[in-house]
Amino acid sequence: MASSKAVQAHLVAAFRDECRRRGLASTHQREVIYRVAASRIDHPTPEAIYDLVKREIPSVSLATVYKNLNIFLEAGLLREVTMHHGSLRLDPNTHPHHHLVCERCKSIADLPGEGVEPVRIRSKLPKGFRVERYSVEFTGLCPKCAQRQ
Amino acid sequence: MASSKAVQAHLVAAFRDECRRRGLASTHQREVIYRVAASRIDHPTPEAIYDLVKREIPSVSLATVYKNLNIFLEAGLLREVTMHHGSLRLDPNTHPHHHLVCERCKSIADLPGEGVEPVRIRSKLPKGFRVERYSVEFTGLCPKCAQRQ
DNA sequence: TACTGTTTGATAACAATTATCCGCCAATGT
DNA sequence: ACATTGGCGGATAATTGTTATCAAACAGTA
Repeated sequence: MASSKAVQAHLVAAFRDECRRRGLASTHQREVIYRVAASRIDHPTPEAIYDLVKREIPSVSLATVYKNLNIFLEAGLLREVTMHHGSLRLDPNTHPHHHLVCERCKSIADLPGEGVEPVRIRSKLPKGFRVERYSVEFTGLCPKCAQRQ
Repeated sequence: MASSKAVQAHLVAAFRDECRRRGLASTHQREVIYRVAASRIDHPTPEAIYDLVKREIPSVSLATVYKNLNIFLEAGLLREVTMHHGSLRLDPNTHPHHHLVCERCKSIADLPGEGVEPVRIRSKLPKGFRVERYSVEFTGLCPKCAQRQ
């Protein structure tokens, strides 16, 4: 198993390449923000990343963190856990079902629970996690957006 | 197939019962907000619901819509599409994988892509939807929160 | 009908995110 | 190495989504 440092070194190298490829300046702030975000497995918020980056660069601005995180998202170096963090989205269907999410227009369509064969878990879950329900999120392009592509 | 009106009538009746059961006053605003939210399959935002309710009750306040939607969420009459709508959550893992989400503390843990057998779709997808990837979201209680229960 | 605890509507407050603007720095060419 | 320049960072205002506050109006009950 690769050590955490080796993994980070690899990631940072890949990051530098990606910057060059995209014509992005590789600044100290940008590198630290990326390294911090990429090394976290707890799906941090921008604020959390800001706090961590501040330990290395006390003068860093929250706006810089946001700007760079958005750049990384566009570049595909990071993903957002959900495309719907901007605003509450309501679902009147309280029965098990799944979602088709358009990554362009953010629309959400339903797939009934029976539309997907029961999901089977192979590996062990983290010790002690109690699953109450699950749903599959299919991400892609809705008919309208796929057509306009 | 039941007509939309019949479905709505049924939902509204169930809604009245639920209000009585919970000691909630059944006001006109509350009923309309519920009916509008429950009849939508497009997973609307509070703003969208507000706009729709205003057609029936022009004097309705946005705050009233929010307050009632939160009441409905607590009562389990509606669900939120994602538990992470408050703030952006970043994911450095750009490979296929799944999430274990704690509904109490909102923490997110990963399950590697191989941890789940490939998901099989039974029914037809909406004509023209182009799936690019999928991930399973397991919702429940993380070890810490399960213990504290 | 009168009473009491909710609910509503208007709006202030708050939180998350984005825009603006200016001084500065990284990348490129010389 | 040096100068040039377009992008970048920092401070902060503005915007957006949501919640808190509070007086007036209303629903549920006697």
